[in-house]
Amino acid sequence: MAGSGSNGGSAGRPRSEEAHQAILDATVELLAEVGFSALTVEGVAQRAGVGKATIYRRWPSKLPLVVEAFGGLPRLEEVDMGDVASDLKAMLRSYLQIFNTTPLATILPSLAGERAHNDALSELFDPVLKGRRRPLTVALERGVERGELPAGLDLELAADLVVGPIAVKLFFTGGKLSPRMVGPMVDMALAGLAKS
Amino acid sequence: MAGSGSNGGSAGRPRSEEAHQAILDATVELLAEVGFSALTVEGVAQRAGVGKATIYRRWPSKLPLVVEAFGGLPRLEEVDMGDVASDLKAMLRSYLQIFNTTPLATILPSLAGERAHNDALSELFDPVLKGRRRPLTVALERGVERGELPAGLDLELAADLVVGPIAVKLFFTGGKLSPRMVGPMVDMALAGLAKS
DNA sequence: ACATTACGATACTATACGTTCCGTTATTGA
DNA sequence: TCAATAACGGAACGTATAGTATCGTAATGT
Repeated sequence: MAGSGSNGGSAGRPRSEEAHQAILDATVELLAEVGFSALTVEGVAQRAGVGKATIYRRWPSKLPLVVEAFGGLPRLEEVDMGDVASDLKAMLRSYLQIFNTTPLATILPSLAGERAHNDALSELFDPVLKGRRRPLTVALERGVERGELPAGLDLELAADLVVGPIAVKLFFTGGKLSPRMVGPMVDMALAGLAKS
Repeated sequence: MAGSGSNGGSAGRPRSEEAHQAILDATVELLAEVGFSALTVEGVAQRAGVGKATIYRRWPSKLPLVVEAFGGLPRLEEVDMGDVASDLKAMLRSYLQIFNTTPLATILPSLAGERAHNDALSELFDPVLKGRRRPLTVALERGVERGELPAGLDLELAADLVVGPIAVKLFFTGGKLSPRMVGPMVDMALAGLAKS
């Protein structure tokens, strides 16, 4: 039932890797249930079946704890199938799959909402969020290289346009994020609304 | 220094309309500064220069107070200039203007983030948020009638696509929401990313 | 004038946070 | 095998702040 990490040679009971993971799992669960600001170390300890001291021994406060817990959630995976439309669809489809099988769909709005008025969180998360967008702009850039997309394309704006509908549904209409919506979504972003 | 409302004929000191507005203003300010969950009635009372009892006399809890305060913020205004592109651009430009001159840009993410794990708030706000989208779908529908947009267009998805980039910037990249970005944004949504 | 109601301020009570301490347990090294 | 060491879960501590109740004062209508 105990941990198995090597203490680097020093004596004493080693830190339990089980407890570590249980704490991170409990943090993710509670983030989804009550959100960032209502999350307390005491609640995490109870959920994880762990003493509060065990948490404070590893993280000085809830902010870095939340950051590490969030970092354990899955992210967008790069795909290269030969054309932009297929790449974007495949990437977003598997991403929406993640939304339906992990608490990410609840945690993301909570942290994004907190970011707006919590500078410390903002500074920690902005780079993380920026990194999570990368696979998207990479796919678009590849589309430009292939000649599928125009040369002068604003990649940032294009990325925002592609995932925009997901963000709107996620934050506002709060509706079902089915992978089936990806097809029409990407097609519309690529072709535009206007009559051709 | 006193209020001026008519008490409906009943005797006694009338409720101060000044205090009422000061409370709503303070609520908006604090929503922007600390967010929904960290907002306290005590904090609102202090900011408004008002006793706590004065607040509890009017609102049973902070939720309806927040709802009413949010309801006082400006919304999207309908515009009809003759073509979809102009309508959308004018509407979104003035909306972004609002984002830069009111705390809306901070409050919206905070409430949207809370909505994800606060069912009571969700039930109250989902209709409000849906109503705020209306002018957008109306403008798009008019575009279909005019023949500028295809007949079978999915209006909801189209609306999500148009405002998507704003939502993404608002929640994630948190960057400058200049009215100047509206032109390229709407053009890209209408024409699509792909080479024509 | 007098009754009535709202006002700002403050005292009160209960809850719940973060922190620290404690006896126990697991591991290392002699 | 047995001390030394460090992490463990649980519990106790002090503090802060929520919401409520109460106070004397101010502003109305009769």
